[in-house]
Amino acid sequence: MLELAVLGLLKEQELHGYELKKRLTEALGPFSSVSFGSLYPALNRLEAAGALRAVAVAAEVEPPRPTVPMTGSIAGEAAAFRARRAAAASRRGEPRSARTRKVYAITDRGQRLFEELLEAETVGDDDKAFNLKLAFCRFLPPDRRLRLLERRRAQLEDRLARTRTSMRSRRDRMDTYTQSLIDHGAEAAERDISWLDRLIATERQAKPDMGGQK
Amino acid sequence: MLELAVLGLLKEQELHGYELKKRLTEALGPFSSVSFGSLYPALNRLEAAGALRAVAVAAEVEPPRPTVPMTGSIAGEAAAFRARRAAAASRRGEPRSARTRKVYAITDRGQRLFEELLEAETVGDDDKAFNLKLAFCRFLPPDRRLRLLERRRAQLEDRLARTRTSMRSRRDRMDTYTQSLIDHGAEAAERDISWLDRLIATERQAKPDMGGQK
DNA sequence: GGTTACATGTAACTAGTTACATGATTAG
DNA sequence: CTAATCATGTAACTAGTTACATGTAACC
Repeated sequence: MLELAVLGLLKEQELHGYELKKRLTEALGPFSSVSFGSLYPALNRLEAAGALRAVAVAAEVEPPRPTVPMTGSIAGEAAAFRARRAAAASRRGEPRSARTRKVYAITDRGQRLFEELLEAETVGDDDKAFNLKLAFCRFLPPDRRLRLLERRRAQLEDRLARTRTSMRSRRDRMDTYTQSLIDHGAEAAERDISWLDRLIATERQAKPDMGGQK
Repeated sequence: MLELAVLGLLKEQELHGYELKKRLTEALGPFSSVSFGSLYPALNRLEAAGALRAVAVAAEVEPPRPTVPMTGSIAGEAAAFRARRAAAASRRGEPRSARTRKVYAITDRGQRLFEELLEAETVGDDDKAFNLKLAFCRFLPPDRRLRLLERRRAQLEDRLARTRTSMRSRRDRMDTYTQSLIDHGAEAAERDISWLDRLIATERQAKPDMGGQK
């Protein structure tokens, strides 16, 4: 799941590990933050698998003006950094200082892996996994996005059905706390489902060519 | 977390591993079921730690107590013996039922461990952990149970506050899917909190001696 | 006599965690 | 000069998973 998040963030912008961690922490909430101990190995794995490439290891120390002057929509952060460093260096009259940071970019292979991961069956926690997928589903073509939503809906529906079944046969054997827990869980699942229904409806409306026949 | 669930179930009844797995699966829902591959090692760990003891290894057939009670602490030899005996009995068409199963009971040490685990800071997934704790909180004295509920409430409140803060500063930079996800998550958290408030109120009402003064 | 359910376990893997080690850069 | 922050990484651990290995008992 971490790899999906990394690829998703790098789709929008080249970043180095430390920065990536900050983004992940703010994106996934301060809860469930990733640690460096898992992030760096993940980056190395992805690089080894050809999904990422290290686009620069140290800052490219100034002067050889790039022929293409990065008017870019990307590069904001990198540019800011370079500017800051340049300013500082210039203040001190220093020549430079090669930083030890490794900026990663996603490759074509990484793009494919990203889509695979978005549509892959979940290994661990389904709920967390779905949230993460939804946060990046804007990169998916509309029909696949719809499939993602519908698969999640079916999953919740299934869970709810099982819960209700086991409730019928065992309600009396449960203590009040467990009963309340399960009731509350069922309610939450119902709300999740109708939330998904709204998302699905919006999706179909935005792309109505898909619906209709057969 | 698995250990908490095992101890909780064994508080009510002595059980062997296979049965324990069935109970766990039905208790925690068919979702998030445990596998034998984690259950048996967990039982062995708990036994080694003195939290459980194997109360019987085969069904209590066999009245003729062996005068020499198999010197061995080595269970392997005993098991082999039992297996041989069972095989022989089965061959003779005896009414047997000498199974090779290991029935566990919780010890005093296990009781203490159980309470510790119920009140311990969570390591992994907070939400799942709380659900599990709530399912067993009937074994806790009222004041500690109340503390469990209030700690959870504070946690959710904190999460909600952070979410709102980051929403204010970044809402515009999020795509619609992420916005919807976060809004929905915040709503769910609010509902969780008011559900907890109801539980807390019930708790105080049932035991009002605690409330009131200092 | 063969399939299914009961029963216990091990090995290799997964996907993370915390704690540690190391060093460069920035700010007071 | 020193502390904080930036930056990358490794080692050992956690808490599970799947797949495999092994064997018994029940049923038809």
